[in-house]
Amino acid sequence: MAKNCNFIEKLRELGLRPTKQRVKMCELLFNREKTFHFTINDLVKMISEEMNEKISLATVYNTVHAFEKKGYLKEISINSDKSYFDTNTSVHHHFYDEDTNELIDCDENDIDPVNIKKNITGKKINSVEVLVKVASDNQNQKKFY
Amino acid sequence: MAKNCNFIEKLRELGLRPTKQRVKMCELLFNREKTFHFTINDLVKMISEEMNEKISLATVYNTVHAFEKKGYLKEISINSDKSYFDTNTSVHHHFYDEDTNELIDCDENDIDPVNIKKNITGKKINSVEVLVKVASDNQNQKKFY
DNA sequence: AATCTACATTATAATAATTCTAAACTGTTG
DNA sequence: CAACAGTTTAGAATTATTATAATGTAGATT
Repeated sequence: MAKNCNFIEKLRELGLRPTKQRVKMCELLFNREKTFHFTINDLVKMISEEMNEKISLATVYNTVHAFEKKGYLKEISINSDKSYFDTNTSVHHHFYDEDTNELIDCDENDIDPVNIKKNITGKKINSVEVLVKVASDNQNQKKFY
Repeated sequence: MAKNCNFIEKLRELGLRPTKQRVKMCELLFNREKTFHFTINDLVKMISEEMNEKISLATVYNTVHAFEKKGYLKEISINSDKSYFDTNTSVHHHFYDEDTNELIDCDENDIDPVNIKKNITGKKINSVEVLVKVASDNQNQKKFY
């Protein structure tokens, strides 16, 4: 596992000053084997409960967005009431359990590559995300007319 | 095109009282050939500008959610700052232009069917959505470690 | 047609997520 | 260590959405 000084170096490389708060957040976010999904709220809670630290909400937002902008976090669109972030920035897809609000990573074997046959002139594809929503029961969809 | 009385009948069938507001909103939403993407804000603006009507914001929310619950509107998750709705409730995917915030429908020919090979025990798949984000320039994604 | 009642609408307040602000603080450079 | 630019911070502001409680109305009952 990476040590703090590695995070300090890494942050410098990115042009981000290695402040106490940023290093702490790196430890929390990037010192793990497995991918990690979280909301800002989750993160604030973890910082205070698991790390016994107090980082201002604004700083948590700033830092998460800084990491996102640098490409080390990815925002996942699930529903509109919260932002989920993911430490796994590689192309991969998700299951979302609508009963429990749990987000589950798909690995390569779960979903075949998505084949996009349309081209939009002057535009590059930035991301392709598949979101599979699952739940215990489902409702069917109808057309109004 | 459907006439008002058809909407009145339709609403009754659904167990929704055909109030002035609901009929107006049906006209706006379902009296069209092509699929229609909107936010609540768009809708409120259209109601006041195009229809010269004033419907309370709360009613617009209530009605949109009522139509969604009945399966005649579909919510699309793009980013977390707004909810987009779609009059096309069939299974289809979207391009999202990050420069203009425009949402573009994919038709069947644009994206091959997504093949999901994973099964979550006790859960049914409610929806499979592909969102292709496009923009003029893109940033590449890297792993922190 | 007048009345009743449950459902709808409305303005407004409340809540929740996020962003802004301006003052205090802190890495970094010289 | 002095100075400056970038950061953090608490709290205010903003935005999207939901709740509330009073008023209005569609549709059934008289």
